[in-house]
Amino acid sequence: MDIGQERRTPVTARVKLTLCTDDRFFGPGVCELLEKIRETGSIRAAANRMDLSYTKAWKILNRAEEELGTSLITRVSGGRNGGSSTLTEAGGRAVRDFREIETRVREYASEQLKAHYRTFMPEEQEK
Amino acid sequence: MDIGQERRTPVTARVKLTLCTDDRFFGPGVCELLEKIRETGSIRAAANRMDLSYTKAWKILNRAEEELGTSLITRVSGGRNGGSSTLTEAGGRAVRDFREIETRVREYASEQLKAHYRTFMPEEQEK
DNA sequence: AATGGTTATTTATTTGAAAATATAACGCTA
DNA sequence: TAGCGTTATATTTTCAAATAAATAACCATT
Repeated sequence: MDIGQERRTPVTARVKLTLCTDDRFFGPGVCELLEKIRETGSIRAAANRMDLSYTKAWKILNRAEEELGTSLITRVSGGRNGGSSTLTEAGGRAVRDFREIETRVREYASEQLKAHYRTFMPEEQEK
Repeated sequence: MDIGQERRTPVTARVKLTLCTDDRFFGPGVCELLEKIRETGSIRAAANRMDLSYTKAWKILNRAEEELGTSLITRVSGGRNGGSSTLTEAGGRAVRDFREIETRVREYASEQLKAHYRTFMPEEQEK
């Protein structure tokens, strides 16, 4: 079991932030989807970039909009290129604010972990 | 899709904290297992209380000890009651510190969410 | 009106993680 | 030494979640 060995990599804090009503609905998944939709202009292309099936992406987006009670993307089907999707103002704001909260919480978690270095990084030096 | 409806429940921030080396290894699962082992004195009983198979619990514990490079529980097999497991000093400290970090990070996340109420709680009043 | 690539939706198939099962060792007790 | 309930570990089975596949509607362009 290799107890008492030197560790390969330092211990870090990972934070998965999710916003919830009854159940969780807005997390890293929706957020990344929205970001990729902003880049590509399409749900399908966004799903492909994330190695995600279109169906799954579609469900995630529907659920988030339903729970948040706001339209996050504007969907158009048909037309020259078959259709497209673009972020609404609320969608763009959700992405920006979620990432901001996430970043701050992660930084805070990292600080907290350092304050307990003795427990989780026993072999490392106090700075 | 019910866009623009009143929401049933308020939006809250959920934080899943996990400590990682290369991969995650110490999260809510191990922590709860350790707490239940402390209460029951047995891996099997702890797993049962969590509706978890013994095998799964055993793997989680092994992995955490391996990654952390420390023994978290003392295991005894055989004997009057078949055997038992108890937390080591490091195991107890890990539980205490993990919960403390987790609580603080959650409180902080909750504050951050409030600061962005307009995006994620559009129909609610500013306090 | 036929084409092409999207959105929308249902249904069938796959897959991967957890559970269940099985087996053995351990060591106190009767 | 037989029994009991634990730890330890490998193997098989189950099941939910994700993917794949199938179908249709949409509509600018040709």
